[in-house]
Amino acid sequence: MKSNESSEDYLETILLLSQKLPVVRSVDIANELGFKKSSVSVAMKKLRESNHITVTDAGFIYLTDAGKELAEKVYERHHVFTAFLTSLGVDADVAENDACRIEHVISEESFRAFQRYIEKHEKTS
Amino acid sequence: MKSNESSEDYLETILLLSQKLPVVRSVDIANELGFKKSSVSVAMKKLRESNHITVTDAGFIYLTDAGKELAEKVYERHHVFTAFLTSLGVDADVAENDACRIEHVISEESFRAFQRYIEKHEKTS
DNA sequence: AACTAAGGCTAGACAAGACTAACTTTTTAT
DNA sequence: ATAAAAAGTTAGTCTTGTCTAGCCTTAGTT
Repeated sequence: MKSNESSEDYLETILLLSQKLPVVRSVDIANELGFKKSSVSVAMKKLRESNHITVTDAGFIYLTDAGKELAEKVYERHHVFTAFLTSLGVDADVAENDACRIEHVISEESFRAFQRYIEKHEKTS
Repeated sequence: MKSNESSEDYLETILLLSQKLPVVRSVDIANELGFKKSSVSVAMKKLRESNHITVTDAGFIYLTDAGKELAEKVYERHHVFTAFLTSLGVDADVAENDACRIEHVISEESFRAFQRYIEKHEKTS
């Protein structure tokens, strides 16, 4: 059940790639993240064992329900923080990068509070 | 020159303790952070070697200029994020905790932008 | 003087998460 | 049909940062 930063990043990347590519393979993830394929292979093994993904015989990777839930959670945070930071004038690359770090460390409670705050301020500005 | 999350946490803690205690020793840091003294000892050795702290013969720890600069940078972020989150109604402990994570990962650029944003909104609200 | 406690140190273990190297298998191209 | 490229795996290495265990020194107490 417990997931760490690294796993969350992999899951998020799988979700992202599944929207851009017909199928997602280990090598696609390695390219996207700039990791070696051996690193991805090991990570995929862990995600398989923790039931966050399934892998077909052909090597196609799919998120399980649990994996999708986690991936979407992280993805949402990513979006919210990236959008917020760029709206403040932060460079897109920097905003992406920072969002990618913050998304893994902020608590549910703080994120929801932040989200409500943003929504309120978007409406009133 | 390069500093990581762990080092930043130690430096921040030294700064914090130097405001609460007459002198700061390894054991004080261990108590504050909940680490074993051996872990702190190893960390202090690294901080000494990277010229972020000096340690007297009596074992009193002082920040160098470089160490103080970094510690204050992190401390400022800590303050800003904690204050922001608690102002949103986030529980104090959770806010502290989240701030303590975010402070290490956000870029200078994003932090400054965020800070300006907060200041503006405090004035207008 | 001797015992104990506190503080600090080193050495060795461990986990995470990246890496390289080397191997296999499958697909593609000549 | 053969050679090369692409994809995946495994084994072993490295770094970071914690841990435990054990040792040393100093200070305080009786």
